[in-house]
Parts: sequence; structure tokens; C-alpha cells
Amino acid sequence: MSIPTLIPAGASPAEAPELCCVPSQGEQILQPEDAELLAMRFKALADPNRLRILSIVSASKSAETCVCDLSEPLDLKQPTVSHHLKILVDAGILHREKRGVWAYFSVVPGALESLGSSLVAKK
Amino acid sequence: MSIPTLIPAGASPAEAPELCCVPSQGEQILQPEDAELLAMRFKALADPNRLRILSIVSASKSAETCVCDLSEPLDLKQPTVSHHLKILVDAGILHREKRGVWAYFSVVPGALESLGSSLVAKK
DNA sequence: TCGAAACATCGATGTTCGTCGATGTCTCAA
DNA sequence: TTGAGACATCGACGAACATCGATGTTTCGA
Repeated sequence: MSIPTLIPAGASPAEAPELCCVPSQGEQILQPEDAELLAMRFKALADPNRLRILSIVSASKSAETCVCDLSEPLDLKQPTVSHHLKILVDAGILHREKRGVWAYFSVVPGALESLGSSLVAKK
Repeated sequence: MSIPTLIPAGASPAEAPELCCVPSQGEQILQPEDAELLAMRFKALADPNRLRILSIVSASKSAETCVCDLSEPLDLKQPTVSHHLKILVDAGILHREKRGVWAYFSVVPGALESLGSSLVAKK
């Protein structure tokens, strides 16, 4: 799954003198579907509690965390934590592994890196 | 203005055997205020139309764009575009420069890069 | 001085989101 | 088979958000 970038590779406009209200080339810009997909991922990061969840999960010694580890430090109830975790999993950022009664979460390798590089995307 | 990262520099937990429901060290995780600030920036990116605005602005030949250039390709009315631009400016991602009747927008140099690196933030 | 054009702000409206109690599902030990 | 514990899902509710018409502000040419 490749993540679209703000500026598609190879976008190098030219011509046209400096003028206002002359919409730029209008071909190489981020397409609505790609924008929707990217926004969905950033939306997963757009909540303070989810960022703290990511921080805890990626800082945990075993690189794995279960729900009960999160509820207390975040001061959120279990359903709320579960809700946030689902959003992060759906966005492809966290990985869920159920072992017995517990569910362990870990950051998907490279997920945050590729999201971050979709912002820069010179190439 | 330094952007906080998911894992504060120097966080390297130790001790404690593998156990569930033993909240990790609980000191070096992203603090609520920092999380709020980071989330505010990601929230600015968490909308498809704002991502497309960024795409257009950063792809424009002159690296500057005015509101009227955005309204048509996005299929949004002027107040809506103005609203999105304000959010991006408030997040420190876009820079607004008023020249005469027009307002020109450009991407703040390094803003997206530093946001992106706050996701990785080894070091 | 006047009017038009570009943009910001306001107010209203429908939608999405975060939170949590209640409840359902699954697993394991007794 | 039963019961307890961990977690997911549902439903509800208030807050936050995206959109846009109406209106305000600023600038500039006539």
C-alpha cells in the first residue's frame, strides 16, 4: 500500500507568467481519493489521547502494550481506549495481536515513517 | 518553536519482567500539553481539502497562491477556502502575505518536515 | 469620493467525533 | 459447565467541525 504524497513525483510546472486567479496546471495536484486516504491517516493522529497511546506503545520495553496498560495513564475508560485503538489499527498504524485474554498492540514497522515522508516527498 | 515527539529523546526504559497491566515507566511518555499541541497540527492535516490546498500551494510555480486560485479546483466557496487557510496558518504550516488586494500563501519552510520528523524522532 | 474586487468574519446548519455506561463475545481456570 | 476477567461493540449525548450565505474590512482605480 503506497501512501500518496502532497506533491506527486515528477510534478514540475512551467510556463505562464505571474498572474493571480489563474489556477495552476491543475493536473498534478493531490486527487480527491488520495486526499481522502491521507486525511484518514492524519485524522488518526489528530487526537491528543491517540498520540499519547502511540507514545506509550512505542516506548514500552516489550514494544507491546495491552489495553489495561493504557486506561490508567490516559485517565480514560476502557471503551474509550478500545475505540481509539481501533482507529489507530484501522489507519494501519497499530497492529493488534490477541493472545489468550489479552490484546497486545505494537506500532506497525514503517507506518509512521511512511506517513511522515508523505509530507516531504521530494524525489 | 520545537515540536514535541512521540518518544522524548533519551527514553530508554529497562527492568520489570513481562507482565500485563503494569503501566510502563510512565514518566517519559508524551505529556498532555505536548500531545495537545501536536494533535492541533495533525488536525490541520486531517482534512482532504486542506491536504489538497497544501498540494496546490506547494506545487505552484511561484510557490505562492491566492484564495481565488483555490476555490475553483477544490469546488469550495470562498468563505470555506478562507476558513481552511486560517487553520493551516494557525497551525504554522502556511504563511500568509497580504499584498494589495490579494493574499498570497506559501508553505512555511521546514514546517512539514519537522512535523514529519516528530513521528519518527529517534535521537 | 465612490464603487468594485479580494478576502476575512459572523451565524446558522448538518455532520462527525470523543466519551462512557451497558452489554456482548471470547478465553481460561476451577 | 460455570464464572470471572479482558476486550469489543452498541447507543446516547454533548462538543467540535465543515460548509456557505450574508456582511464587514481593506485596497485601489476611476
